[in-house]
Amino acid sequence: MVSMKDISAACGVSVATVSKALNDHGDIGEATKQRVRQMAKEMGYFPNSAAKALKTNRTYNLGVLFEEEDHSGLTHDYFASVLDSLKSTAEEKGYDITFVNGCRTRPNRMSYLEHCKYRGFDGVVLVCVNFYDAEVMELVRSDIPTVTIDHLFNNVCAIMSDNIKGIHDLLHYVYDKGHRRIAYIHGVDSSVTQKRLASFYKTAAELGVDIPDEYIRTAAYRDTKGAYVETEKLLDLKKPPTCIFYPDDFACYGGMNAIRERGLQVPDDISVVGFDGIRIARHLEPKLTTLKQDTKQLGMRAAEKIINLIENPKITLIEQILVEGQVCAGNSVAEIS
Amino acid sequence: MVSMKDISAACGVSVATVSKALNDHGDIGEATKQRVRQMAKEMGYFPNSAAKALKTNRTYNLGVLFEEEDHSGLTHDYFASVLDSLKSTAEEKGYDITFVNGCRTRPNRMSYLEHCKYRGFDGVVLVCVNFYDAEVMELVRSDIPTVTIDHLFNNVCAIMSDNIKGIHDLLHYVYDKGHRRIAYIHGVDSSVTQKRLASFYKTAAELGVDIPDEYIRTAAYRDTKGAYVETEKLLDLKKPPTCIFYPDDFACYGGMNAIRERGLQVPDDISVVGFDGIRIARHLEPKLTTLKQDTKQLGMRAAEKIINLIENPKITLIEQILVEGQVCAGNSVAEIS
DNA sequence: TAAAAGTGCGAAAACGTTTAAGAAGCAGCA
DNA sequence: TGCTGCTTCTTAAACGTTTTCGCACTTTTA
Repeated sequence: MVSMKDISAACGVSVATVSKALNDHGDIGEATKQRVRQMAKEMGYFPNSAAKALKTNRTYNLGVLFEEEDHSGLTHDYFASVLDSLKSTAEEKGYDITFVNGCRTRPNRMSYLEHCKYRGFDGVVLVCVNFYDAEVMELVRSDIPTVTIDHLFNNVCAIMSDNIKGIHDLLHYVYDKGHRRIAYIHGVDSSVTQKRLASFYKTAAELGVDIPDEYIRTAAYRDTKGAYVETEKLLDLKKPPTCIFYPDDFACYGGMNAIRERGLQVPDDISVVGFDGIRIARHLEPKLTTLKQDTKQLGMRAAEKIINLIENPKITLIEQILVEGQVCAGNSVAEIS
Repeated sequence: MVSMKDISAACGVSVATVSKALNDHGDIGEATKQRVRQMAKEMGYFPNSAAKALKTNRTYNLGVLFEEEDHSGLTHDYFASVLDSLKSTAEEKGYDITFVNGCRTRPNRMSYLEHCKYRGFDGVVLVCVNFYDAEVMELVRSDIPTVTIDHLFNNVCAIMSDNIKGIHDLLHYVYDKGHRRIAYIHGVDSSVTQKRLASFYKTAAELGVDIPDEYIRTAAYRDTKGAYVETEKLLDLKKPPTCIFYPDDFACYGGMNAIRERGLQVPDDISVVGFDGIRIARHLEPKLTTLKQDTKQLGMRAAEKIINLIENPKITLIEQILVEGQVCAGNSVAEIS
C-alpha cells in the first residue's frame, strides 16, 4: 500500500504537506497542492481508514443493528427493503455499512454498545430489533448518535412508517367498498402493533363501525399458521366478518388458505387486506389489497438523519419522522352493498 | 474510552505488559496476567479496532460485495438468505460484515478493490454481482482472499449451489410423474443459467426425453412478466408441454398467471416447477414443486472458507464447493399416464 | 562457583494519519 | 533598518495498539 510517506518522498515535501494538500487545508500553495494530488493519483494512493479513524475518531462507517429472535431479519421483505435503501443512501454520502454483531453465543462477547465503540461507528441505525432488550436500551442511551426505525424512544430520532394513517386509509378504503363487519387479526404486541390497533379502533369509531371483541384477534407477524387458525375462528362466528385485516401480507396468505379450504372465495365470499406491500403480492391472484409502506423513503430518511446527526450534532433536531405509505388496491376486497 | 494506558497505570505495569497479558503472550507471569485481565474487565476495557488494525493489518472485518443492476439484491430471497447465514457464521467466528461500497455515482469514488484496501478487509465474499464487471475481476485477481458464490473463477474459491444436480433431480422427479413433454423457460445468460440448461439437456437425453427447440425459452430471473409472455408462447404451441420449468419460483408465479388466464389449472391441466424454494411458496396453493437451494449451507460454507483462507492461507485449498439442494415436492406437478 | 538458560517485564519503535505550533521567506510599511 | 503580517511549508507529537529487543533476576547446569 502506498502511503503518504511515499508521496511525500516522491514530491519532495513533508508528510504533513501531503496530508493538507489532499484534505484541502488552506495553508498549502496551489502549485504544491496540485503536484501532490497529481502524484497521489499516479501512484494509486488511497488513505488507510484505520489510521484515519485512529487519529480523527471518525470512521465514516455506520453500524446497523438488524436482528430478530427468529432470524428472519434479512429475509424479511419489509426490513430488507429498508436496509437496501439505507445502504444506497449512506453509500452515496460516503458512509459504509457494517452490521452490529448480533452473535449472542460467543464467550466473551461484547455488548452491542461495546461492539459499536470497538468498531468506532460514527452512528448506528436500529432496524428490526427487540427494542426492549437491555442492550438495545443501553445503546440508544449512549453518546453514539442513533436512529431507530419504527420505534420511538425518548430523545432518539425515529423514522417511522405511518401506521396510524396506514390503517386509517385502509379502513376507509374498505368502508367505502361497503364493508361494515371488519375483523382485525393484528400482530403480537409491539409499539407498531399498538399504533395499528389503536388506529383501527379509532377509525372504526369515526366511521361508526362497531367492532365486536371477537373480531379482534392476534397472530404473530409473518405467521401463516397463526393467521390460518385465527381466520378459522373468525369464520366459525355466528356473524363472521365480511373483511379481515391481517398483520401483514405474508400472514394474509395463511388466512386465505383457511378461507379457501372452507370452499369460500376471496373476494367474492370474504375480503382480505394485508399490510406491507411485498413484491410477490402484485403477481398473485387475487391481487392483494394492502398498505404499501414506503421502504425506499424510510431507508433514505434514516440514512440522512443519522448522517446529519453525526455531522451537525448541534443543529439537528431530535424528531420523529413519519413516512406515509399508500393503499395499494388489488382485488382482494369486494364491493358489497 | 479506556485504553491500555489506563490499565497499565492502574496496575502499575507497562503498556506492553498489558497488551501481552490480554493477548495471552507467553512471557507474562500468571499473577500479572490475571491482575491485568481483572482490571481490564473492571474498567470496562475494549480494544480499539482501528489501532489494532493499523498495527496488525488485520481487521476481522469481511467485505461483502452484494450488488445487482436492478438493486433487488437485498430483497432477493435467495441471496438474502445466503447473506443472513454468512453473517451469522462470520459473527460466530469473530468477524464482522461490511458491505463493499457499491455506489458508482460518486465523484472520486474508489473501485471495489480500492475500497477493500481502504477498509482493510481481511477477505471478501462476492454474492450476487455481475461477475464480468472489470472491477469485480480486478478484485478477485488481487491478493485479497476472495470467495465467490455461484460463480467459478480461475484460482478463486467458489461456493456453488449444485445447479446441475438440482435440475437433474427436478427433471427426474417430473419424469417419474410421467411427464415427457417438458419445457424450460430458463434465466438469462450467466454461468448458473448455463449449468442449469446443460444439465437439463443432458438429463433429458439420459432419460430419452426429446426436447424440441421451441420448448426452450428465456426470461429474466424474477421476471414475472417475461415468464408470463413465454408461457403464453408455450401454450400456443401445437403440442404444448405438460410441464414447464421456470427460472425461479418468483417468475413461476408469472407463468401460472398466464396459465390461469387461459382457464387452465395447475397442476391438472399443466404442471409447473420453480427453483429456489422461497418461503412463501410453501404457503400458497398449489404448493410449488421446486428445488430448495440450501442457503444456510451456502452462507455457512462461504464464511468458513473465507476465514480459513485468511487464517491458513498456505494450507487452504482453492476449490469449488458444491452444496446440494433438495427437491421440494409440492403439488404443482401432476401425475400423468 | 561461574556460566548458561530461562522467566518476567519494560523501553521504544512502528503502523499511517492529523494537527498544533513554529519557522522561513517575503512584502509592505514606518 | 526593523517591525508586522502573510503565505507556505516543516517539525513533532499524538491516536492506541503490537512487537522486537534488551535488561534484570532466578534457576539450572557444568
